[in-house]
Amino acid sequence: MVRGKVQLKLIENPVHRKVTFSKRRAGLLKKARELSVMCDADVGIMVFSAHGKLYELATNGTMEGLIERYKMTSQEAQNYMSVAMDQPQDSEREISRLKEEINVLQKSLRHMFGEGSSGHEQMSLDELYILERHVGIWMDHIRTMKMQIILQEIESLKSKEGMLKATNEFLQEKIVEKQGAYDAASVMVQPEGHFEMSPTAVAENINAYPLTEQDQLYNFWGPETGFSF
Amino acid sequence: MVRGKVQLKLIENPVHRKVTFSKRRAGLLKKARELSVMCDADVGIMVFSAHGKLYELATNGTMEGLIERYKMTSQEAQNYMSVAMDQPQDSEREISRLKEEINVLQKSLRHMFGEGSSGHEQMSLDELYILERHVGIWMDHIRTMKMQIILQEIESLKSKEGMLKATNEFLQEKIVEKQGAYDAASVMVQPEGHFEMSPTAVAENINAYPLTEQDQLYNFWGPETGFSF
DNA sequence: AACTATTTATAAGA
DNA sequence: TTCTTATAAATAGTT
Repeated sequence: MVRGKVQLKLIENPVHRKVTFSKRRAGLLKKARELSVMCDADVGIMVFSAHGKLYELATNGTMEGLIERYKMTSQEAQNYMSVAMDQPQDSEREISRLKEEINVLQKSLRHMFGEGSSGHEQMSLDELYILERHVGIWMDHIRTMKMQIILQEIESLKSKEGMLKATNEFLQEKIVEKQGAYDAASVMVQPEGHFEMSPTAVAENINAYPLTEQDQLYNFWGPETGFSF
Repeated sequence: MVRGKVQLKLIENPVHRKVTFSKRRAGLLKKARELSVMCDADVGIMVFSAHGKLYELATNGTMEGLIERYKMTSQEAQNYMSVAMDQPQDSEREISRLKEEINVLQKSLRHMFGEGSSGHEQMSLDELYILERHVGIWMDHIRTMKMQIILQEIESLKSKEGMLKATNEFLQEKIVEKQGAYDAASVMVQPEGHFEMSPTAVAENINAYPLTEQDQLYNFWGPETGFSF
């Protein structure tokens, strides 16, 4: 039990000190988490024990992100123009900055989700239950869209493969027809104005044929009405 | 005065939130100073308010010093991890990846804020992969929030159960006192103006005591499960 | 790791 | 913001 006011000084007994360190450290981190949640703040805590062991807490995102933010903020506040920050010399730092930016974006999105159903207020359990279902549905949509894109890419590749094979046959017929008139390796046939490869080269490049983003969008949105081949 | 257990959730009233932020921030820093003095520890705290204002504490030396020490210590810890991640080539790739991720999030924000359902700019497969991961993160957030609420509900119900049991005992004592004067099953004792049931009925209805929290629990687990505490 | 007598923190009201 | 005060929360010392 507590006997009298706590003395604000080093605890002499090493055992007591160790126990108190453990308890109060836990209390400190708990308070920090509460502050973060209740007041929408971002808190970072570093605790080094007397023997150098590190205990840390970063309530939203990573400690690196908070450190970056700290440097930005304290520099703004003190109007320091340190050389280190002006040059993006350190890619690790750049990564931390970007990660922090992502955290901020995620926070925005989270707030937005909240606004969707009940203004700025904290969401109730019921609302969360509903929201979870909706987010799950959205997740399903995303996965469906992904699957559609993948399936259509496969279909597209198969169709292209078929057309390439047809072209291949056509070219080989040409070779047979004009046997002796041309050297097979130098035949230039451009069925839709796109091909400048020999049949062999075409055959070897079926799997490497590049799909442009436009192809993907078209294939996803539109019915299959043909290919710009 | 404190009127009940503190809710571990965002304080909705902006004025209350601001005041609480001020008070709890002071309390947190005080705790940190005490920990530092009593246990010979070095503590660094960064607090960013919702509006981005920085409050800091460094108990021995400067925050910069602690940050350096943090980087040393956490690097030591991470040196045992994968070496591959530290390659500068991968850093560039990591930066590109993170920038792309930011683009996706910004696109999502535009989707949800702006155009609504009419102006759909379609997302690519890569973007959908990234978005899927973020939606998963949000889902985790939602589930965490639900879990927090549920744990609170459980505590609340437990304390209410305790209260009801105490009332139950009180009622039974009354019955013993007045034995013979009344039929035990028809005794009407209202210690707090709340009860109009016989002790037996009270005992049998503890779990059916009309609590909004219980309703919420029911809603969470869903009508299909029939799960209850 | 649990328990509790106390101190300490703090929410709400003024 | 600051003070007050009822109450919750933390925790020092003990088991």
